[in-house]
Amino acid sequence: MQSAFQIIAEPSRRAILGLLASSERSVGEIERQLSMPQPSVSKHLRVLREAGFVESHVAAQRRLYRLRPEPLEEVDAWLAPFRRYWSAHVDALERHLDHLDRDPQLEDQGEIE
Amino acid sequence: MQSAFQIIAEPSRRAILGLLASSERSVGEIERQLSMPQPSVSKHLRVLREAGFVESHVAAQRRLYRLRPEPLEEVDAWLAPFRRYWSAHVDALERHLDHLDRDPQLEDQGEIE
DNA sequence: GGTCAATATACCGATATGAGCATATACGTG
DNA sequence: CACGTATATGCTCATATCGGTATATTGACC
Repeated sequence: MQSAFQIIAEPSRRAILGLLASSERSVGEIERQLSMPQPSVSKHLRVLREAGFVESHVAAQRRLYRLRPEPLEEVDAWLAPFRRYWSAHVDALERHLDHLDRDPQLEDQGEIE
Repeated sequence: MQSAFQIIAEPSRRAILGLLASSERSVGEIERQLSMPQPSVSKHLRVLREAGFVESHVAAQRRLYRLRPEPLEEVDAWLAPFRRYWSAHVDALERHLDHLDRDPQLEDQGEIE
């Protein structure tokens, strides 16, 4: 399966997810609101569904798509180690961590092989 | 220029960023710690540099790369509208917002063009 | 069952991108 | 200046992916 990061690399798919963030929508609604050809919408939705970003249920002739948070949560989790760079301006702390976190073993001990 | 999302779609680049999250590193250090061929490292670093994810400064024969937070911050910002899906389990609130946020104008008033 | 609306899929061509390898450049040192 | 280390770049091939178009499927309704 595709990585969540690869899925959201596509601008159209991010746009679709943006729409679904506020509420579930049918394919036709997405098509109109994004001015995107219907086959494109369906294809992107398929990718999103197979990657777990959305799920659908039938409502008469329509198919309503709704967001599933897990993959995006994964992306959010990946960002965690980077947040200290912008979450607060604790510059002194940053420099401190910069020293601690560096693994001294790996500090240029030449190619052993 | 590439979108930040496209840049981090690449697993190797995410790995490099992961290393740089804790401290700046030389090309050779990245090469060894990720067991990745040196040209690959250099090429990925070039992409990361041109997209603003990293910056480098020379130190003798080495070139030290360090993280620049802006592009990742942008990704973090994009995630904001989705956080209500997992940040707290306020299910009732979610359903409430689900109603409010939906734009009633766009509620299937046919193709006007 | 015929027809229309809504959605999905198949096919094709163009393009981008990553891996692998060879080679070039830069710099420090004797 | 020769040499070795560190890093960057050029080239080629294989593959993935996106857009566009046509067509198939599904379900509702008369």
